[in-house]
Amino acid sequence: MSQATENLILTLPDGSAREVAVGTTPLEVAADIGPRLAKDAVGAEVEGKLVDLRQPLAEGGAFRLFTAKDAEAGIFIRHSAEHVMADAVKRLWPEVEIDVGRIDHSEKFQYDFRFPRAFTPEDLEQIEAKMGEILAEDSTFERIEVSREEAARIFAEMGETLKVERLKDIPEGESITIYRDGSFTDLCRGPHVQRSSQIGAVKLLEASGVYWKGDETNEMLQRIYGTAFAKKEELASYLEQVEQAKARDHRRLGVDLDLFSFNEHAPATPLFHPKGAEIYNTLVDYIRELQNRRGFEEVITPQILDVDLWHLSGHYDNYREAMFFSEVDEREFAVKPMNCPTHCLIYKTRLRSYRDLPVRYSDFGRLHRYERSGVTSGLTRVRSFAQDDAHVFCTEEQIEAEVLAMISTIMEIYDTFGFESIEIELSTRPAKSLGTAEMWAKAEEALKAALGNADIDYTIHPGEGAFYGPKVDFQVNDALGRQWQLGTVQLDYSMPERFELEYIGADGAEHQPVMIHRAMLGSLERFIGILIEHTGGAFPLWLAPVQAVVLPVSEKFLEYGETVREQLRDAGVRVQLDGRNEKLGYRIREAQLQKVPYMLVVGAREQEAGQVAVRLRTGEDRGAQTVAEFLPGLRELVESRSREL
RNA sequence: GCCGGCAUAGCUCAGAGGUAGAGCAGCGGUCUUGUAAACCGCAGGUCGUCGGUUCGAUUCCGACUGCCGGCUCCA
Repeated sequence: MSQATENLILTLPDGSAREVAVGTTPLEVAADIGPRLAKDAVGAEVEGKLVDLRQPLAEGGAFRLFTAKDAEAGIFIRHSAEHVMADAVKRLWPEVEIDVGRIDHSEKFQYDFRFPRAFTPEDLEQIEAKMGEILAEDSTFERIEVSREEAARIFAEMGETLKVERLKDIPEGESITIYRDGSFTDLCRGPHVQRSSQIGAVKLLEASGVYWKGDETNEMLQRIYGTAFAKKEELASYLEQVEQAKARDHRRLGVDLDLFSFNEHAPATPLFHPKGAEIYNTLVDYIRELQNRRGFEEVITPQILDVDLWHLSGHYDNYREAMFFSEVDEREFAVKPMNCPTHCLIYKTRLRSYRDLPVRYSDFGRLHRYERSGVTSGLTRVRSFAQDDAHVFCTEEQIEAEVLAMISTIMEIYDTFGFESIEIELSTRPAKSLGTAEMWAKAEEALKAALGNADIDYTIHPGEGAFYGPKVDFQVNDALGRQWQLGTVQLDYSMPERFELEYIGADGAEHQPVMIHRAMLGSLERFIGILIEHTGGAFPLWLAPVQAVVLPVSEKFLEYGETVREQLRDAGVRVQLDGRNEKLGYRIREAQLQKVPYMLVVGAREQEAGQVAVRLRTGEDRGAQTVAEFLPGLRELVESRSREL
């Protein structure tokens, strides 16, 4: 009981150390440094954790104070703006009940309300205006620690029944704080700014209905999203950034680059135009080449199979609501949502020896899954797609080597596309699953052993596995910093059992093989969508649907342009000739917008010397060279699947 | 599936209760073009679909379809 005498050491960014008593607040530290800092501070950080200026410090360590100039201030500002918004809503509609705000304030804030109708865009304007009034009041954010009972009483008195419910979710023993600013009181762990005037610019973004606690069976609340910054200019630049991101949107680029389209007659299923199909097929060629070198054999399997098969595989029971069905000759068929059952059928066509294993089947077959209407989006979530799918049938002893080989291939592929910082996740048995506990334990252990022995870092996602087995998923970050799940390696003891798959072991007895499901790019559609946004449509040369365009300076050089095109075409280059009656600048601009890697200008000088003037889409001018000089470099880049030009 | 928004020419968008306009693209001409948009002209639309209100609807109302932003879901 000597808390009053205990001291903490705080290390400031300049390296200096300060000794303060336990229970000192960051604000007091700021005041000690200088009155100006105390006034301007919006928040603090201890050992990398953001803390409220009024929160008594319990531990020392690396210590920082933030003012509006620091990027971190945004977290405090948006979290505080969130309360101001809730205050505004309550002032406008006193009967509204509040639920909770957002956890991640790195970009946005949000608040959920129990409100009898949806908020309209006009409501948002009104709320934003009211927020302006509240900000003008420049009220102070007050932090109060209360007991659980006190908190329950306060919110019950305020009629905030959702809040009282939420209070029950706070683990016993955790301290409970409430924040007050203006006329608003909320259960909140903070941290917040000191005064509302530190919130310089606010914008409400959109409203939407959300399920309470994210559960579809719960009532729907109304959520409002917004963002806030210390300065108006920061808000403007954020909105500008959002606007610019739209230019990279694969749905936008898909139209601009003439890659694919969608049609009302086939919702959520893309129609690939020639250029999109070129990319698609080039990707398939790449994967095919890579995996065939590693012992995979490609198979082609039916699109539509008797529903009996899907009963046998377990898909019907687990996945029926996401399948397409068709009745013909009074017989029920299902369109395949996965390839694995058909691969089991091939496996079973003859007696397998342990000497045959592993059997590795790959399949680029088209799959159909009925995705609920509200969830589809561009190429990233479609109802018809193909995967770079494969299934390996092997013995238990072979699992580790197979999984490791898959992982190394997957990493090689991601490297080709320039995806970095790949995160690996191990997902374990979900609630809805096939097979016994022992099967699952064995499968999960096998994957852990493979990952562990290869010294691969991974995180465990409990209950996120496939219904037939645990899996290792690969998350990549694209150029825009977004995370996507691409590859997956899934262990399956269940399907072999259901299909009664066997092999004859060295002991002459029958054994059951293990099945490994594998995808690397995942859905090709989705991968193309991600790649479009990752590259902004400027595909690496080997994938570019048009690799070079020949541009005669005028009609007079059209004929020479044609001979150049023929030379390149014969060499296997995807080349076009733009001999339209337009100025060179016009056609350059167009090729540039189409992100064609090479523009080959031919005029009098080039014709004379049998050359082409090489311009890159980067704007670089390579000068004049003969086709014979130009080709080898291009070929080398294509063959090595380089990202360079 | 749930909440909200949107739907006008190939694309981007304007418009009003009296059956529609611009820019770009397209087509025709002039120009014969040298590294990110030459000039002139022409054509192009059942205003997503169906129903209702109205003398009259593309405009107002409703349903449906599709798309967009969220929620949930994604074996």
